[in-house]
Amino acid sequence: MEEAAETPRARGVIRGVAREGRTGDPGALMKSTSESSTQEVLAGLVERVTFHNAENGFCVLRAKARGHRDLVTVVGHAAVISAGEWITASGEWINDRAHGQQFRARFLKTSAPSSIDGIEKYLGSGMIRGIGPAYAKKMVKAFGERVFDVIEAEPERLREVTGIGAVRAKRITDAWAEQKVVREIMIFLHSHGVGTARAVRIYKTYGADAVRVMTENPYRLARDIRGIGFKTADAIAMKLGIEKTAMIRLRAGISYALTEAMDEGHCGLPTDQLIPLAEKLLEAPKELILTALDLERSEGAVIADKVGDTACIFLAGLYRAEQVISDRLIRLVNGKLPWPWIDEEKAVPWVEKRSGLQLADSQRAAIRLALTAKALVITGGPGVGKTTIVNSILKILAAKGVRLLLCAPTGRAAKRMTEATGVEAKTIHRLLEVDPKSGGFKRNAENPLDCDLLVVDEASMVDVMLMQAMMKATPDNAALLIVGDIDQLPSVGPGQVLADIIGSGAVPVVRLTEVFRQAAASRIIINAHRINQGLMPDLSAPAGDSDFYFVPAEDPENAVQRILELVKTRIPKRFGLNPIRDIQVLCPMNRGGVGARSLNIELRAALNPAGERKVERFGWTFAPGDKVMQIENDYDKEVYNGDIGYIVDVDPEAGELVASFDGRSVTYAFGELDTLVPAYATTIHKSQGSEYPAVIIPVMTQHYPMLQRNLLYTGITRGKRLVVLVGQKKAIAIAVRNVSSRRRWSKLDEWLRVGIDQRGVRKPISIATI
DNA sequence: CACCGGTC
Repeated sequence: MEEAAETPRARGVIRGVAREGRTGDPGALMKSTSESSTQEVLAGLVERVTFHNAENGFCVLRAKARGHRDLVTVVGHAAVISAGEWITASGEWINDRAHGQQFRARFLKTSAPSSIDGIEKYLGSGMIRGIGPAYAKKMVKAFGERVFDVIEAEPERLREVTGIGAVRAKRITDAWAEQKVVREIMIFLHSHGVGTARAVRIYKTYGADAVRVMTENPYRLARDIRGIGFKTADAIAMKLGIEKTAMIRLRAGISYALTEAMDEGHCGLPTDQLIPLAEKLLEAPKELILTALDLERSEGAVIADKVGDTACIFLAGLYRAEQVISDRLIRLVNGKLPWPWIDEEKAVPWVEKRSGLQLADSQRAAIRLALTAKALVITGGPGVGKTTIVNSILKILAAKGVRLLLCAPTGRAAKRMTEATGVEAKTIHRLLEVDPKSGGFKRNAENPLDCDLLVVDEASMVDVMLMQAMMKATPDNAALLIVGDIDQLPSVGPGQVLADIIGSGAVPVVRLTEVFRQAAASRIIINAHRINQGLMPDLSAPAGDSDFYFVPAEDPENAVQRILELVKTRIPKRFGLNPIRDIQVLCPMNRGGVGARSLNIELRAALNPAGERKVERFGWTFAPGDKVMQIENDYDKEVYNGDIGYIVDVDPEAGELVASFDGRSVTYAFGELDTLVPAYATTIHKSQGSEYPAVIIPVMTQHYPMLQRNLLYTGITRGKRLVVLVGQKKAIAIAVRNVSSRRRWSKLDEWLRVGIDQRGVRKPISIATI
């Protein structure tokens, strides 16, 4: 248990907990707590605080609990906690191998200590800056059990203690007052089912007004506090006795309905869809919802406008963001080119010679266009030579002294871009210099980026808010090169920025469809194209060797068996590929019998059964030889979300593990293993942006919610030499038919069209190559 | 049927 004091592991625990709500990760430690029915209340005196995170209140305590002889480890949340404090915790006993016997509390209710010993410990524990154990002793000696009454009611008497002057006395009374308010809020919130971590955030936001604000309009919480949504606020409101038909509730509910739509990628929603949705969510009559909508509109929280002929309601922030993107892009397109005229007749042969590449006509045409375009989109699937074109453009412009900046929405895409071009690329967030305090960016309209050309890769993953931030930070006199593949999975956040920019015709577009990587004989390529066009892929058994196979499997057990055979023996035998390094199983989902999570366990047992040297953390076992994936960016270790590595050694004595990423050794303390997961199988979503020699994709009807055309397309196009679909023909047919990215409601396309009409910009030429 | 994904 002592190890829990280490910051990395304790931090890891919090991350694990935070993730649970979103992903249902089996590694999340709180899982069993939330599912448990054996709730117990534990009361006791805190002996020692082993770990406390002031930010979210997470803490690990050793406590003398009533009814227990030995000290008890308690894990939970408390805003302020110190030795000597009395705690009441509700939760259950957990015995996990990593941390031993613990009491996991949903939350702790703390109160001021009552024993003299407790009071002294409490005062001396650092809760008040400037009061250490020595002053605590003096204060207790002077006032005894009444010390807190003195602090509260007779603060002037504090100065009777030698060494406490006016300044120190004030500090003590202030700190006490603050803690009192926090406690009051905690009690209020606990009684309404809100945990301590959120209570701390609420206090930080509203200060002493917290209780008043919450009583007047609990829905403000949903607006102001990260981590509190409409549902939590609504639950508080219901307990406070607010009517279901109250205007504050209905108004908040309108934004909630739009936020739900935003989670599905929409910037707005047709009024005809929004009203019934709100009626259902709020269980309130239509007339009242219409009134609430009018009020929200008149105060500017939402905006009504048409998309085409459809009347829609937008969240104000997203509506303005799309306007800003359009305004700035059109202004940029109309600006002057930041570099002098370049003789393309000389530049193109020069770059061919320098890189030793013979460029295709379409590629030359794309490069020529880029040398004179203020903004340009290059789009196309994998293997069409986007990288070659971008590289050539960058070489030519760099030679002319053009100042370049490169960025991408993900850490891994940025890293890949760096490697491919030899020019440093950053994530968009880092390029724009995220300011964690404000949540905004230091690079903006007032403090723009310093460059002549900005290149964005993987632009299909950029959402409306990020694009807005980027456009604000891009100077009008710079040029912009946008690279991406619109057929891949859409952005996480709302909008369809790349598709709208391409569709509007506001910017010249190079569409690359010619595949250089493989001959037209590739069934991978043929089938990827067929899927994109909504046609069934050719699943027939090929005559000779091929790069695309379909292995039928009618039920999950059968599918898992087929996959195991393929990975372990059939593919290695036939194609000479390594089962761990060369073959990647890509699943539509994490969950379920044919999901990535379960397949990881099966594949690991089949391919790399763990020996003596291993470590179990966060629900997974890690042993030498295991294939793993890093799941968040770590700029110190230089490993990025989605990177694949192999475990080289596990050292239980040092509490460390070494993994190899691209031949580079990276060390992980056991406490950091929550950033690593097994990667024998992963989701198609996670594989976006990567390629593998061989790919196996289970496609079953039980994957129903994920069976979408662009998902299947993305999965298949990850395979370079071999793709095997395992499962049901029926499921593949569902996926091919399902154009799930059923229209995202957005207005960017329209803003751009209107913008170019007004400015009289000539419709730019686009190059399409077949 | 209800899933999946990014940044800091």
